[in-house]
Amino acid sequence: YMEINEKFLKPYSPKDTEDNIYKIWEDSGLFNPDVSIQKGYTDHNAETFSIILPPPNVTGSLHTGHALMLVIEDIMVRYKRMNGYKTLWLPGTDHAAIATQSKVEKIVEKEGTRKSDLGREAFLKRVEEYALNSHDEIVRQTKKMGASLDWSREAFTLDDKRTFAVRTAFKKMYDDGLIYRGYRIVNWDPKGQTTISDDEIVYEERKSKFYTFKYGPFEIGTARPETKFGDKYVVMHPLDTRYKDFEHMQKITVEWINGPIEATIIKDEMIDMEFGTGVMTITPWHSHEDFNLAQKYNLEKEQIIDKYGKLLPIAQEFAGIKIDIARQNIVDKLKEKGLLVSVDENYVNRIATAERTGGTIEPQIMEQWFIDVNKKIPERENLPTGQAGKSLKELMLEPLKNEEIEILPERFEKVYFNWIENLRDWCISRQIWYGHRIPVWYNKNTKEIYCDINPPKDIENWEQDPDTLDTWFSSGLWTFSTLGWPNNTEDLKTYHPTNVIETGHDILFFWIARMILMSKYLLGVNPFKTIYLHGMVRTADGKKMSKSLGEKAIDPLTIIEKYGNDALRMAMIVGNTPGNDLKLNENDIRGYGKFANKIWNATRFVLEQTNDLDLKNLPAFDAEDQKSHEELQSLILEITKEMNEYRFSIVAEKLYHYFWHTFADVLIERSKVKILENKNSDSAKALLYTHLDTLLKALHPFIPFVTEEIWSMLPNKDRLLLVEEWPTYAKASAGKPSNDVLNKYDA
RNA sequence: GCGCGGUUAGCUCAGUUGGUAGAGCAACCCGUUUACACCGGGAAGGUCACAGGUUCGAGUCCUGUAUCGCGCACCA
Repeated sequence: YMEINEKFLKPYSPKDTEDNIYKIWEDSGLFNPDVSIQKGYTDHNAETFSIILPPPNVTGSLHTGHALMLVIEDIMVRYKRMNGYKTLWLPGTDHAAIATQSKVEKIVEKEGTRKSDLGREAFLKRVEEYALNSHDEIVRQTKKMGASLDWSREAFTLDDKRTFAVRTAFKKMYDDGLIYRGYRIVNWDPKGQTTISDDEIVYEERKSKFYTFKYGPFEIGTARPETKFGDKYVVMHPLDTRYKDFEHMQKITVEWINGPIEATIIKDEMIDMEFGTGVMTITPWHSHEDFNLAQKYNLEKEQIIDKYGKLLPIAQEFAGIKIDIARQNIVDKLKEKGLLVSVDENYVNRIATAERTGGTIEPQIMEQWFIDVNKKIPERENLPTGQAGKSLKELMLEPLKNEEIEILPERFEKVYFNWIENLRDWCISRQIWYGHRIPVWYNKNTKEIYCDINPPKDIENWEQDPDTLDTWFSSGLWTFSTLGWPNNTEDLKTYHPTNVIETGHDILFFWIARMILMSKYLLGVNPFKTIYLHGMVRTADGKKMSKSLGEKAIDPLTIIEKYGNDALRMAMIVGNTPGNDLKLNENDIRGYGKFANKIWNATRFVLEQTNDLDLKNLPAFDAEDQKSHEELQSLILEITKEMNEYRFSIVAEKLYHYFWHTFADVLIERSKVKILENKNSDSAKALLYTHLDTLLKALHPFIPFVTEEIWSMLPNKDRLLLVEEWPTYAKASAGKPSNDVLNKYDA
């Protein structure tokens, strides 16, 4: 029927194949479900399957974590597409406010300018330029990964449509009183000059000195003497017998850093009697816990450190000095005054640092915007049913408590519940320039506050809040802002709720929880049905892949260049189960490169042997081949079931093993004998052909490039493998099924 | 401190309601028989961390211990 393509004379070359194949897919338009329906591959009334891609940050390029995400999601999507679902996988990128801004700040600094010299407008222009470049690079790389994303629907968290969604969401929450502005203690990053959320803090263990000072009749411990100027409350446990002679709210005079002060004794259970002397002083302005205690007893709060990390006039002779320098000076002074009792040199302190800038977090009391997670949602018109009287926290808990949403692996449910229990109000304002500007204006004269999607009409009398929103605010809307919300679009009706969200378990809190919050609150529905959490990708020696590893990190594009994307995909899927970390090493990838070539060569043999086969009227199998045929059907049944349970690792392994060690090693070898001896050779040829046909389909979600390339060279194929039907018994069968297999299939 | 996970062949890891241990890679022996040496055949390799318990039967369920890792909270 055809000459063997001369490509088969050489080993399979992913490098010469993959880009072409992706282009064929893209040009076909079939990543877009509308096109697939139009061309008759997908039924108009078919069930939908949708995944919104977790948008990569526009901070540079993709890493192995992105690669893993793309592979898992692409497998899901290709599988569902082949099963006839109206399948949408929607791509996008995230402006990643702080991350992107701090990257550009560094670039600008290298050029010798500072962002303050440039000004807001000019600096933002630079950021946008950078973001655009990153975006283009990310899209290019994503295509290299073979991702079957519908690029016609691409979104960006900071584009016009998403801005409209963000402002709409903000206004709704503001009107419902769930967003408020107020003075609260926040995590201040002196380096980035912005607040950050609790989840953006990274704790680092550092050895530091732990000082014990005399404080009147007490001894108090601290690792941070520089905050102690304003400490006029001394706290101990009410049941601590050592201090039973002191009373709650009793006032005493103590000699302190800059002379005598009047201190007040506070008795509270927050004290750990076992720690140090069981006595401490508090600094409400610069500590979350101290702040809470001060609120409880209505204590005075005083700012000691300014937002640049320098001491304020309260420190008198130390005013204006940076805290890390002032520390030793203060200790020296206390020592001179005879108030230093001891220094523990081996104290290990956990320092809160900002994830993006590395700056040491200095808690501060500041006026910021917050989302109230505990306030009951008030009754109003158009409120989704069942929301009134519930808090956002409850909305986040319900879908998991009621098992409307499943998490894979299940154990992360506990982690999720634990996080919500400890959840505080979400500080959403950031003092950075890049991002969604808060849609609130202040009247210059009347101080009136105006919150709306559009600015007030008499804009000259108003000033917009200078702050921007936490980047996760817009990310929280992602499953539906990408589909056109707040407009009630066809896409929104068709594809939301989405089926699966697939992402690394490290952003369960950052993102997953917030998507549930936003979708439940704004739409009254869950954003997805299944949460599939993959693990972290690690190097062969177990280190987390990250930029700091430099050359030790595996760059997915380099790997693809060397071994092909199919090889990388197999290496990432086999042996990788949800939630568990993946150690990626080049050896495995090389091995799976051989697999692609094995399929390639097996195809050559099949094509050579079957070129006289009548494909429209396949010969019947003999008993032996019939049995083999049914074994393959059983395999298909098994893996179909496992695919539906997201057990991709086991499916990939089974297919690999079956192809290599049954089809190639046993069936092809057996066919050689039959064909050579011309004994039931027709049966053998039919078996070869149907096996190859079925296996290519089953392997396609895992290794789409090599299978599609081979598919294009098979006779009688009128459509791309991309939109072929996933093998089923009836479809793949050439011979008559035995009752045994049929029963299995029905079950 | 609270919680979660890992501990299975030399290495990396699978192992789905409990039913006589699996894969890939590495190492060993044999073999170039025309799809493929990016190959084939063969053999070897594990008291499933440890100790108890439930069971006719436990890698799998329960309790405890060790060890590695992760998350959360606290850290004056």
